[in-house]
Amino acid sequence: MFSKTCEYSIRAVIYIYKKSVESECKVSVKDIATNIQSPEHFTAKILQILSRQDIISSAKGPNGGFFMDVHQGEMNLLEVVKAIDGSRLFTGCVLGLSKCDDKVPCPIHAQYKPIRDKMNLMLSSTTIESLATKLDSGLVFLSK
Amino acid sequence: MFSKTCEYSIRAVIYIYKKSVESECKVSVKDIATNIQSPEHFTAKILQILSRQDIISSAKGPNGGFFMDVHQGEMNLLEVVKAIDGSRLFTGCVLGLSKCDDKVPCPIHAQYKPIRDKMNLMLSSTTIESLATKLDSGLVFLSK
DNA sequence: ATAATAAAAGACTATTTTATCTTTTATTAT
DNA sequence: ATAATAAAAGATAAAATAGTCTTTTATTAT
Repeated sequence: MFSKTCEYSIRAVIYIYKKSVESECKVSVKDIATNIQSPEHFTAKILQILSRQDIISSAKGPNGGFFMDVHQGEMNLLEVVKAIDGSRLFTGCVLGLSKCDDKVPCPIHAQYKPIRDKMNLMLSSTTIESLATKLDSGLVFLSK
Repeated sequence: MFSKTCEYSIRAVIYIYKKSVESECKVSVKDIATNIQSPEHFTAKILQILSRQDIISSAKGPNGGFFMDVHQGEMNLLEVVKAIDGSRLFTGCVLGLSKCDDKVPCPIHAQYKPIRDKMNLMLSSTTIESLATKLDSGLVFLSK
């Protein structure tokens, strides 16, 4: 479904936002990697990409690290997914055909489209903030 | 979503079944690759896997090639997907967590599960035969 | 000013997936 | 029997993805 990079991205963003609201201090790569259970150096690379795209913010030096503001928390999951994996999942053909739409559909286009639309709707209506809140409540988890 | 191998597999199976019912003769790798627009040699490898798993049948020698019987046509898409990509898509966590279920869910488990279930239902209720019939009707396509 | 800190950037390695090419085996028509 | 045919099998190669390690740059507290 999503690439590993995208999976780590979503987990990281949720974690960073949760930490950003519950404490003033920023989070280091090490802290993030430990808590979302991802390879540290690879995570560092991913955080750079997210930072460049303003999905998260970063600060160098002592007391530096990654953080997010309220506006960034209002972002939805679709934006994160598109920033990392692109929109192929939502626009491309499930069977990989170069041409496939309502006019010239692949054999499973009709059945697949409503599912793809539901996925799109789910991702676009789910904010990072809402997920971080659920994480805070202790009803959902990012590791184990 | 699906691997390239899986995309080619589904396209191939639909094409082979369509040809198997509309003519008595078997289909060669070349014929298949041309018509589903896939790399010929790679397709040959995939057909071997499908054949070993009895998703399709094959015969060597002159007049040989690939074919499917009615029983194989009654197979659903989920079986093909699972044979090639495994069931990770339907059992694993969207965020890649090693542990994620109703009891200990990841932050988007609740939202994702119904979509995954719909996907599962769609694939398991769609037979190769039904897709080949649609293809025959000229309302859906495997190339272009 | 300087040392310490932490991300950014760059180079590199490993693994998996996708794809190609060659040889072997089985089958069939002549 | 033999030649032709077509899949099976095996060996490589290329590309994409995932992951690691080292050096540089920016920042801040001392």
